Parts: sequence; C-alpha cells; structure tokens
Amino acid sequence: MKMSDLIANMILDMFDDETSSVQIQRNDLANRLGCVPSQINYVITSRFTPEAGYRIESRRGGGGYILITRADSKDNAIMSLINSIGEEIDERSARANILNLNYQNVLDDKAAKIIDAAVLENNFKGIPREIVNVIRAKQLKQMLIAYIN
Amino acid sequence: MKMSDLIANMILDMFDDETSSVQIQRNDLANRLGCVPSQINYVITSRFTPEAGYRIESRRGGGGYILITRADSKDNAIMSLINSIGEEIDERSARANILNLNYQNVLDDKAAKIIDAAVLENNFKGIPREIVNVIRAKQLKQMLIAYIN
DNA sequence: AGTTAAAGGACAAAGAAAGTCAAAGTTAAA
DNA sequence: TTTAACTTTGACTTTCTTTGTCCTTTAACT
Repeated sequence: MKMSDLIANMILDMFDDETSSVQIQRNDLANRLGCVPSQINYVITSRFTPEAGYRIESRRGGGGYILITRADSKDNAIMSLINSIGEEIDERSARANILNLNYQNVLDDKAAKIIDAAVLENNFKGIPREIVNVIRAKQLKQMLIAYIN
Repeated sequence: MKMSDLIANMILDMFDDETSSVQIQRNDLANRLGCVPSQINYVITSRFTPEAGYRIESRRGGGGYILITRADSKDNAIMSLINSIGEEIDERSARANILNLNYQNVLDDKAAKIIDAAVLENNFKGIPREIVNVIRAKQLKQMLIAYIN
C-alpha cells in the first residue's frame, strides 16, 4: 500500500468510537512510519479536509502538535453545503445558505446569527474580493463543522 | 504535556469560580514544577496578556509576588471585551478570550466553538499577519454583538 | 540610614516542532 | 503514449519553548 494511505489509515485508526479528536506529533509519526515529516502535511491537506468532515489545528515549537478533529454528527444538510462551497464563496450566497439552513431548522437561531455576522463583507473592507471569498469559504466550512461537533 | 502548558494550567486552576485573582511566587512555583524561574515569565507574558483578559502586578524583594487578575465582571463581560478589542487581535488572544467567556458561562459552548473556529489562523493562510489580525478583530466583534442580540 | 539577601525582570541564544514550496517520481486517464 | 493528477522528498522558513545569565527592585536586618 502506498505511504499516504498508510498514514491516513494510521490516523483514522486513532479515532476510537468515543473520541472526536486525535492529536499527533508530526516528526514522531513520520518517524514511526518511515517517511519524511512533510508527507504528513500532504496527507492531512489532501485527505483530512473540511469536505471530508475534519478540522485541523496545529502548534509549532517545543511540544508542538497537529490536532485533527472529526465532525461527529455528520448532519447531511450541513455536510452537503460544505461540499458544495468549493474554494470561494461570496457574501450573498453565504448568507443565503445560512438563512436557508436556519429556515430548515438545521442551524439554530443563535448559531445562524453568529455565522452570518462573520461572513459580512464589511469585515473585510479593503481586501481584494477574490481573497475575501477564499477566506470566507474556509471560515464558513470551519464554523459549520464546529457547529455539528 | 509541555512545561508551558503545565504552568498555565496550574495558574488557571488556581482561579476557582469565586476568585478573580491569583497570587503566585515565582521561585516557589518554578521549584514545585521543576523549571527555571524565567519560564514563569514566559508563560505569563505569552498567555496572561491584557489582550487575553488578564492584568499583572508584581513586587520584587523579600516576600515578593506576582498577582494575576482576570477581567471579570460577568455582567457586561461581552461588551467590555468588545470595547477592549481595538483594531486588531491575534489568534491566541482571541481564543483565550473566547475560552474565558465560555469558562465564565457568559458564552455557551456552541457559540464558543463556532466563534473559535472562525478566528483560527488556518483560515487565513497566505495573508499577511497584520491584515489578518484586523479582519479577525472586526469579525470577533461582530460575532459577539450577534450573540448578545 | 546603609547593607544584604531575596525576590522578580529582561533578553538573548539554543532547541524543538511544524509549515512551505518546488522539484522529481509515479500512476492513472484520455 | 501523452498528459494530467497524485505522491514522495528534501531543503529552507517560521514559530514557539526552554534555559541561562545578568540586572533591578525591595524587604529585612543591622
């Protein structure tokens, strides 16, 4: 089997039924599997994506780590929105989608309000449109996954 | 767990629900935890910052101490955070504040998670730090306002 | 008041992780 | 069989932590 799959499986195996989070140390894992550390990054960015229901956080420096969190509720409406978003999203569609989910009672009022507040164009004043839309897409996915966690 | 986190947790633990102030002795704490005294300073300056909602006072000389006070208030904790944010905020401070509000039961778990997800550095990959911090500040304020509305 | 010892403060150097990026190698699709 | 997509590697960068040394302040004790 190829290395990337090994790495991915190794990580997947660390999620036992209870935990929705797995913490790894990049160098350590690379060492145990006999690959270069940066390949761990490759696997994470190519497989543990928001579209697949994962969120990544990390820390550098002594005692650093990579934290992989899995969306455990797998709410369909939300996951399919996440998957439909793509690389970028403009304010209009973001807000429309949020409103929609809220209307369908998939997102509660409070969550919808908070998320809506975050995607407002106003927060990004002065930043080029294409960049804003990329950030917004990432944030929206992260927030939605956080919501169903 | 890494030493810095141990120290930070130790301090955090000293804040029980009532107290909004904790007094430590640098050498003593360092000794108990088995680290050099200056590492206590590192932790305090990197984690217990004003931006994160803490104030520090200290005394040297015999019987000296370090006093760490948590911005409390509870009632309008959110408003005062919003007011204290200013033009920019980094990931660490933002997250520390969110955690703080959540800990004080001012922000509920779900809201805290969503907001936390939005402020992650990861969402802004490739954008200069100063710009990111400005956007984050605006968003954080908006989200908090949305929460209390 | 003057001295001394007991704190805490500042800062820099070294160390420990993780991140980035591009080039080279593989594999699968057209 | 080309071509496009995916993997593997490694050199270089950035961020965060640990440690130590020297400095300043201040309480306590003549």
